[in-house]
Amino acid sequence: MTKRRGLSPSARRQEIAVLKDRLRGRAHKITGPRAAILEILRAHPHPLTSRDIFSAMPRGGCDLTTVYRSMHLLEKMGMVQRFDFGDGAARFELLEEGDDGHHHHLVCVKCSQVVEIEQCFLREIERKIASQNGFKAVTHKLEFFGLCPRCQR
Amino acid sequence: MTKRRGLSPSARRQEIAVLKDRLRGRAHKITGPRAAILEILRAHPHPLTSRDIFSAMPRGGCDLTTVYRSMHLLEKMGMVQRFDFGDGAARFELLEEGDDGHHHHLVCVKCSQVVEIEQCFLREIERKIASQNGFKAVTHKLEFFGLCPRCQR
DNA sequence: ATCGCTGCAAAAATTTTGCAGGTAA
DNA sequence: TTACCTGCAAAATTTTTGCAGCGAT
Repeated sequence: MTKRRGLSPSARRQEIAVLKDRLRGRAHKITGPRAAILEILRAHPHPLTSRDIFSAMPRGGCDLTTVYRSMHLLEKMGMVQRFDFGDGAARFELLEEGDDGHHHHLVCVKCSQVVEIEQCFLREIERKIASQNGFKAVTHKLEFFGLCPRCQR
Repeated sequence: MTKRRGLSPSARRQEIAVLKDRLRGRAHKITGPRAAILEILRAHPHPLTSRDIFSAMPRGGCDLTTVYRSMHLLEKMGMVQRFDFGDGAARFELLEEGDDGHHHHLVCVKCSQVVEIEQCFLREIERKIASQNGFKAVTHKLEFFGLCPRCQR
């Protein structure tokens, strides 16, 4: 049950510094675009598309290509988790250190509001399915969709 | 637990006729491309992309555009179910009459072999998540991924 | 100074749309 | 006949790639 909101500006600045260290520590460089992407992900606790991030860029911004390349890098480093809501665009969330990123979402099909579902209900079932079919290293992707309270009328 | 394989040629011919009737009965026309698409879906009990279907077309074939348009139609009529494995392409399976199409898959991440998982484990959890968050009409998408027996070495 | 990183342009891949002509019922 | 369908071409989207030059350390 990790906190994802409500950090004070100073705590937030600190966390961004930690993120930058994670990058720096692996022979990668802290650049303007990457710092901006981390800030944006930090400020939005819900999954963002590359285009969302691109649009949220401060003046100056960066090329959309750079966002795509940065997301690949951050994903490979385990700093963001990729999600897929079934429309054509990948979405990303920042990962706390030590978080494996496995969680799910409840998405309003009308307004796209997203609720984070922290628990996972399928670890046991996953094991059963793996052994029943002789598969190894089984994971799953699960997302819930429905009508949020405000969109119900 | 619907059967999806092993029909005799005559039973299969019969079933295709039923499918055609379902189309005809709603002011839609049975055309060469649509008949071919139904045949192909019938012959492959696993999710196919529009391109898969296009490639499986007999000589003469049809335009890829027509496949896309046909899949939209068949989906709207409830005759196929759309699935999404998270690569960029939608996949489709033929639906038996009365089947709501809700089931899941176990996909080998290496060879893409697909095992159909007929049961759904989340009806109860779905209800709980809906009520806990004030959502209505909650559904979910779930797919499993892993290494199949043959790809494990 | 050295790699890595970025912007720009172009390409790849999937899917959608417009239009003129063809076809099932 | 008359809608409905289809092929072809073009466009829309998301994502990837090549290349030349810039930049963080």
